[in-house]
Amino acid sequence: MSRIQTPRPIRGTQDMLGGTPDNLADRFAHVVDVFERVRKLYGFRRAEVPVFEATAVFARSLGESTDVVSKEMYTFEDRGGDSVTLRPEFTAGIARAYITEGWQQYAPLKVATHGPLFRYERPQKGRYRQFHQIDAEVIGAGEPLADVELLCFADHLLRELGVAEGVTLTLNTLGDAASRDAWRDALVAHFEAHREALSEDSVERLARNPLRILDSKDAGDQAVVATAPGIDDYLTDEAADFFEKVTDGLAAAGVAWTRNARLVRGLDYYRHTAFEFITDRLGAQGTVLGGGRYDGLIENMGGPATPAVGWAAGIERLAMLLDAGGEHRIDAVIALEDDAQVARALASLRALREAGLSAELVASGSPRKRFDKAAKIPAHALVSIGQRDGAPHLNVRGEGEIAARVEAAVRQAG
RNA sequence: GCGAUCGUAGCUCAGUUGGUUAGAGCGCUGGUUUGUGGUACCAGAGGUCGCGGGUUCGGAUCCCGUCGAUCGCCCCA
Repeated sequence: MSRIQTPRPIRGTQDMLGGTPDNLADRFAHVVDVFERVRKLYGFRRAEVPVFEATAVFARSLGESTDVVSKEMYTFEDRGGDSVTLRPEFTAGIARAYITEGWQQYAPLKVATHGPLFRYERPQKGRYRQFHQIDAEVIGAGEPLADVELLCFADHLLRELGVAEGVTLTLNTLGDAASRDAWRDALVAHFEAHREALSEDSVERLARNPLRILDSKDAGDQAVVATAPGIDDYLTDEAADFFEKVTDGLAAAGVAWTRNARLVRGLDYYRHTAFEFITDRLGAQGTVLGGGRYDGLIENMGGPATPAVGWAAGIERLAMLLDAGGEHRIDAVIALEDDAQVARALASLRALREAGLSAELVASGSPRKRFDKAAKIPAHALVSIGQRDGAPHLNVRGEGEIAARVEAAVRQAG
């Protein structure tokens, strides 16, 4: 006899259940609830975009980063032979919709969304193959005040979630195209000069993606990075002015930040502001929320030159920073101690729920044990419904206003 | 793709230098109290010790392989 093999869950996916000790499903939902509430305070519209797109949507947006495109995306061929990809990020899809759905008429457009994303990576703490993000973008606004607005939103959200303690906003500017190119050239020259001091990985990075050397974890690399030129010396007057307006705006809005002059973005369409809210509470995954200005992206995708800035945050990572929270008490639990009274129990349940009181029924297993079983369910009131000498017998235990309401509803139901 | 650690009941874990029918707590099912009662007592169900091979008289325990999980490296849109 062959055993039926239960299919295993796909690597890097997770199942979450509410009401468990870790309470992850409830924490996850809480993050989304708070995000939805705060997003409305800032006037961001809700957007929905597809979970999968033509592969070109993401390939275009990630163009220079060939490794990511070829190895890190979930790409399939559909029955028509078209290449489709499960979205690895929100921005590309939103940018595509901005171009193809006529959203340009709403510019400057503030949009927010959330949902699942997919990246083919090796899972570790805070990294999954199916993960979830909340996301906010301002499209068609080139002024620094848009960056400030977006950062205020992010800061406000983290405070509302209660995770702002131990999370710091790190901020940098990549300047405009001229600044960025000049800085990059200077960095490459610096690293070339210290090539022999770099790790093997970083020598590789030097050829492929030199900016990434800046956040190498290798101790030897960090020594070289410490003496590397900073962006500030290469900023054009315009770029410096833009950054100053952002930082002034944050100061005026009361948002705290620290400068990280080595914070970079790999892709060339990123300009000016780059930021990450980081923590040391998530192991190797320090970034809780990250984003920046991507003035070049929409043009890259065949649209009109359109400035834009946005951020995204991992829902799982935020949920992990939340306390598990206390146990959730329902209002009433009913122990049906004699099946002859099942009708009365059902009527009581209905009456409770109609009155807006949460209620559960324990009516299975040995009748003698139902009271004990019901008593283990956290509730404000414990109702027992039984039978004595052929007559229904009712008892309500519990204290406080809710218990009184429960008792009234249950007695009225009988 | 690479590395480290770990896989024993539904869950959390014991299982001593290899030695009879593999254990506990919680959870689950049933029973005991003829009781207005939550924490008691008794019993039961539930295990291919991740999987495959090897060494041995004998493997949950030692060796090899494999799969899976966790954490880290790489990557990070």
